[in-house]
Amino acid sequence: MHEGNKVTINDVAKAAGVSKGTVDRVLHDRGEVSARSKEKILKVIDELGYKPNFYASILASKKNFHISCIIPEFCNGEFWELTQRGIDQGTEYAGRFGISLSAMMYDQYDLDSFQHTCSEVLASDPSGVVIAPMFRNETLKFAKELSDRHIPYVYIDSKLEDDGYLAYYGMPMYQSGYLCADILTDGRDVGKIHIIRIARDKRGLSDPTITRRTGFIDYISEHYPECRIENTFIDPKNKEARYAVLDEMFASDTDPGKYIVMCNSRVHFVADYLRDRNIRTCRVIGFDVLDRNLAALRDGFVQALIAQHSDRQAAAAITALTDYLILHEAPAKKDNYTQMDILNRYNCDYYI
Amino acid sequence: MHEGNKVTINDVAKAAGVSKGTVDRVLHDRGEVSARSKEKILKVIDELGYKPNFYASILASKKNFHISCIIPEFCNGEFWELTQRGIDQGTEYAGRFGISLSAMMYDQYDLDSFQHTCSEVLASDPSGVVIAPMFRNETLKFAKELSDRHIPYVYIDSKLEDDGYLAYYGMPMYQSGYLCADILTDGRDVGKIHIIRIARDKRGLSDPTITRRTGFIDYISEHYPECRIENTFIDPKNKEARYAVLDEMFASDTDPGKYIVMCNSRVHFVADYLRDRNIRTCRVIGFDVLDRNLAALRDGFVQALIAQHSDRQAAAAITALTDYLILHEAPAKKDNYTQMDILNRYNCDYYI
DNA sequence: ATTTTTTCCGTTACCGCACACGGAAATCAA
DNA sequence: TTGATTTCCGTGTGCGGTAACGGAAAAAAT
Repeated sequence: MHEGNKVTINDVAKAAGVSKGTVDRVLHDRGEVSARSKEKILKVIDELGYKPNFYASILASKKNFHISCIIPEFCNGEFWELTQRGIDQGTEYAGRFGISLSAMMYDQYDLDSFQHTCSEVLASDPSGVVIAPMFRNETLKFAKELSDRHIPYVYIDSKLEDDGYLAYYGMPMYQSGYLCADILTDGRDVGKIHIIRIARDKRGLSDPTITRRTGFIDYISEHYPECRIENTFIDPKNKEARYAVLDEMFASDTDPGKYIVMCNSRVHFVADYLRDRNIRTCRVIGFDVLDRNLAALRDGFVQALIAQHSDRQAAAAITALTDYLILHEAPAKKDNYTQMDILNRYNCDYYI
Repeated sequence: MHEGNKVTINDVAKAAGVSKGTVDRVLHDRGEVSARSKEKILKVIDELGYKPNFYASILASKKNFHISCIIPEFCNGEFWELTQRGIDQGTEYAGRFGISLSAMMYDQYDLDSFQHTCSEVLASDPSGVVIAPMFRNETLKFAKELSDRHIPYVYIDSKLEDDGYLAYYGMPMYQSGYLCADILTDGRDVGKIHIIRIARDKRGLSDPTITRRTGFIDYISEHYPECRIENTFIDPKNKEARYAVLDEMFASDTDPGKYIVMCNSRVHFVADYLRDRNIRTCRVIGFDVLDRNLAALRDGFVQALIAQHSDRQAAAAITALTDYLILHEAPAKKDNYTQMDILNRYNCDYYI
């Protein structure tokens, strides 16, 4: 063990009775090797437990790998900022192996923007791609193109029903909704639940939070068949309208101890309202560690957040690609469902 | 960015009007260079922004780094098994950089064993050490020796009041107790809490769970000043005795809805008892993701576990050491408090 | 002035691998 | 049988450093 890998390509060559050039050829499947030699060499490699020294390997092959990451653009404090952080971490890791990264953003509400970004990425001929998809059909087309060009790609956040991808890192959306319901109710006597949703026009985009909501509702109907669920839609861009809708909700339902949930990352909208109206009697659960959500958690306007460490997902995606490019090793598992963290005011500080 | 570091040692040599041998001498402070040349070279290095290529560097100086990990020995399913898993992961990572690992175990109840392991490690002259300390004084002595020999070391699990260490990865013990109390009580009307403890003779060993218990008790006295806390001691080796003690506890306190907590990883002892006695009315909180704890969580005999991902801690420690040895880069933060995960039956499957 | 010692530096042989190049042997075509 | 191809393989160079070696120049000793 202390000795490390002493077996070099030369040892293999000698043992197989060929030259290192030939060994190298089979190692990289470059052909021009007789079946006999190849077999012999592979056997020897196995017997000797030869592992290429990738210092030497990288040094000698001055390849310039490049990974493109395609994610939605974002403002400060928004969900995708955390993903960006993960990309930054990943950049550092990949940089060690001489692999450069670039993040390509698209407007998640604009199909054209997405298409444009995709073709830009294709034009740059990347060695690998990380993608957080929002548009189903376009993404599938893009994925097909990547497959055809033998460019490995990794999904993060959500994935599609294509299976040419190298790996996927994301949250189990259905289960996160189920878990959310369990935390919200927590064995209490719950008669009514308010789901706050974002009023958005979905032009054919695949919203992963739908799956989450399904999980939530399933839990409730299994455990609280009598419980009523009310949907309330708020406008993310218009505070006045938002407050009006929420005011109405509070007026129509006189119970002060409401159960409120938001299935996306914007629970801070609700928290802000509660803070302004100074309402502290509700039990509110949301998702994702945005700064504004954390603030709400600390102030007690949100009781718990379910978080998915999207930074780690992005970093893991990049690591997987890096390892694949450098070591030709696919990740152990293709589908990686990252853990769902439950944050409350006492442990949230350790999640940043 | 795409180009990476194009400046080589030869460029520096040429620009400084010397040979690369001389440049190498100043790079490694090997002396035998005139003040004039040295100055010139350093200036050129700065100007050109030269960064040595560590692939080439490691390849050429066929160093054999070796990291020793010192942790308590364990049986299957015990707490330290998870740490071992982290070490395994770390081994893979370090292995990529040609660094070998070895895990050295000691009996956490036997000082001599610890000392013996330490001197064994010292004798092997490791390039770096990861240590999970249990004995204060001996560890401090050992740490001093490592410092003197300029061997970098990293604490995991808990650390001591020495500050020569490269980094620390562990759980915030006090806060974990505080958090635990919050989860146990969860806004309920709690009049009495049972803390189950392990009856052990502590021969001067530093038990980190004491700190945790303090956090727990502080929370309770802050939020439930009227609440009574009762300590019950059980024997980990003797089931009969354990059951007798617990039977007595249940007999003396007639309230079926007890609040029970264990501040170490052995909450499965309680769960097993409850399962055998078919008691499902208690609220039980424990720590750490042992298989037996998870089983208890799934079966509903434990309501929540607080986990610290000790595998990640170990892996992070090894990564930190590796990076330090290879890149001469100390980790960004010296003290790294890892997150406290709250596990319940619905999210626990994603933590394994 | 000559010899000896230091000081300082260039040269060179690797490290383990990738890949281009060229050539021998085998196969095919004529 | 001979020339043209194809198949297969060995050799050699270089990637960017490291460090041993030896020697020229400068300083010190005689």
